Amino acid sequence: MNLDDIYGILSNNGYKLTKQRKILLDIFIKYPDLFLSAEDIQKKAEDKNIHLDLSTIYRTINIFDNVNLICNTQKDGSNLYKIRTTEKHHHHLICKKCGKAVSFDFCPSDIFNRIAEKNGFVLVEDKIELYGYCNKCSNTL
Amino acid sequence: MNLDDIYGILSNNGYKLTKQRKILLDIFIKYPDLFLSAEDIQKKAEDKNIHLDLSTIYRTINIFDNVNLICNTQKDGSNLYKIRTTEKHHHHLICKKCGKAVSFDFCPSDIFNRIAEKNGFVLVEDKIELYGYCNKCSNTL
DNA sequence: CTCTTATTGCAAATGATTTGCATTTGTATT
DNA sequence: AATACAAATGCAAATCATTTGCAATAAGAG
Repeated sequence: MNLDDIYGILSNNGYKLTKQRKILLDIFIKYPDLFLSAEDIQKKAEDKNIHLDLSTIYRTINIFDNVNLICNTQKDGSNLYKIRTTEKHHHHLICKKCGKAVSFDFCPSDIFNRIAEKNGFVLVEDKIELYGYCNKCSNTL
Repeated sequence: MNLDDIYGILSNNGYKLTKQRKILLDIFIKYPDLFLSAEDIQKKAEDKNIHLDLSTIYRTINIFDNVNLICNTQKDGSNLYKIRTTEKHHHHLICKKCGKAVSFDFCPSDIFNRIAEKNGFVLVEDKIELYGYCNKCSNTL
């Protein structure tokens, strides 16, 4: 999936292709395996000498989320986002230091369903998150 | 593990047994399978005609967490807590509506370790969260 | 029972995120 | 290419969860 495909998705969903949305997309695409906060994104835009208001960033993230373009996680009570690099159901292994994320598709759904069923639950969503230190960060601790 | 055991743990760690800490404990123990927010706890205290300041609640939760008495999860950007009912490594199945939690000890740690290793990560923590609707809530949707 | 120190409540601060509104900008349509 | 209109932006202010400073209070050691 490339930039034009994504532009198409946004257009088809009635969202305008504004300068700021394109910048956010560029940043997300440039760091496909890094979870970024709204502020991280703002800083990366500043690096290109472009100022984006945080409210714009949050609104844009919201839209990207609506069309299922991004994944998110939380860290210390704030949200982090990355572009979704696969359509498939997957989970993440995340570096506690730098935010580097690796997607993996292992998911024992059948077991999860059995656990839910056994307890009278209707299962709606499953989340696996593995945290640790990536190669680079475990050498720099 | 009963109330006196817990009092012992707190004392042994140098924490005083204050009225407010006892109340929080009572509430946590009364709802061992419900994830509660700070405000939920405050309301449950009000129900007993006891006013607890939110700052006290957060500070107390923090202490309980220090001595590993509670589990937590997040919902809509706020934290929820419940008393830890087992010493063993475990995960939760959580009702999206009422917050009811069921603990389960299934955890494919060996597979998680293999995934981490394969990607050059040192694994530090694993989290599985299953979300759905409990018996009661799926009938009341 | 007294003393010391930890703990509390209150008010104010903080940090992340959201919202209202006037202005600007995409884009569909002349 | 010009116009028109709704959608999107930036800014400031609001909101929500949580934290902090501080003076008053209470736990518990001696």
